Amino acid sequence: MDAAGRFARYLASHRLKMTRSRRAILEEILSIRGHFTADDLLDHFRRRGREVAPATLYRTLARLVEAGLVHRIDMAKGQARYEPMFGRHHHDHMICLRCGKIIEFENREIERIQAAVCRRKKFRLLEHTHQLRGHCAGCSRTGAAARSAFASGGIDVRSPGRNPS
Amino acid sequence: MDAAGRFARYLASHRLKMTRSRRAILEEILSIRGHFTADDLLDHFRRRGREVAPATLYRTLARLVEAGLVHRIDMAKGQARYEPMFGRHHHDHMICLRCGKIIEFENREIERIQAAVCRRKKFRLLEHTHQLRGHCAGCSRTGAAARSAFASGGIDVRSPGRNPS
DNA sequence: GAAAAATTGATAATCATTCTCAATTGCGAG
DNA sequence: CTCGCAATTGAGAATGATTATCAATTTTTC
Repeated sequence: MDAAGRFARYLASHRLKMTRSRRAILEEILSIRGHFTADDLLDHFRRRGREVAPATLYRTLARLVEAGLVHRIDMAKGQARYEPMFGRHHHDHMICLRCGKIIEFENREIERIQAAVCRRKKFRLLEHTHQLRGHCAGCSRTGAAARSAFASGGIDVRSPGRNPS
Repeated sequence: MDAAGRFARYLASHRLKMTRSRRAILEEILSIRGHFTADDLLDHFRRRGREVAPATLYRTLARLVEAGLVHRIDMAKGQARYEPMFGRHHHDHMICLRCGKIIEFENREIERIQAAVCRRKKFRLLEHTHQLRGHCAGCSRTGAAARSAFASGGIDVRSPGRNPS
């Protein structure tokens, strides 16, 4: 069954309605190739004139996640990323701390060991996050660049020597 | 070298000073057995009369993390958790979605495969997060309890049938 | 088509964390 | 010990992504 059909089924089984906004959001996501943020979508709609209120978008994203059609990637700080999961199997992510690029990886062996660990501790696994953060091939080659889109913006920790006081 | 010594060394090498607040915070953390939040510490100090400003605590935690003496666990939502890392080796976490308990696990095999995956993609790994979320042994036994300390508090998604309109 | 139920959007609220900046403290040099 | 500069602190404001409110609107049902 296609994505729209699955969403419709999910909605019906929860006594929810297929509205214009929900349809538009799903369609927009279907047309996206990679990862996106809530803000990305908001911008898309704003530019196309067909504005969708933030509250509505967030609500719909939550339902899509619950329906298993979209996956949310919680970043350590800043906005969450989302990615369509239509007909894809589970995978985890490497995140470049310089350019923000997200690289997917999947490894059955890790998943298997992970399940075994849970069994051993009698832990009922419902979901997991496995994020590898560092520098992607391109960014570790160049010295220091492409920092703009993903500045760390840590706490007020000015390095000594350039204190303006 | 002990924790205080290591912190002193870290501070010195960064032209930072060992102040009363920093000493107090480190000591307090040393006396804690498990995981804690910034708020836990703030409360401790408030109760003991020796108040420390939130900004100062957050700044010091950041330095302790940078010094490798403390580890921060970024939760999907809500406050971050911290844990002392004095003389401990790396481990990851299972988080109970019902009672909030954090169970540690470590698995060299997973780490090894993880490193191999990075090598294959030419990704320079700097840090990682591997969180398994689900129900701990105790919570999966009982039907539904201990939900108070860790309520999910999701978005405005009222189940149909109890809409007050 | 009317009533019932769910949805939307504008707006305010959350809330952990970070920023600002003036007042204070730590510490090496003299 | 005392200066003086750089680092630190604290009070309070700011941030910013997300969530809550609630009246107005749309969908579905009868």
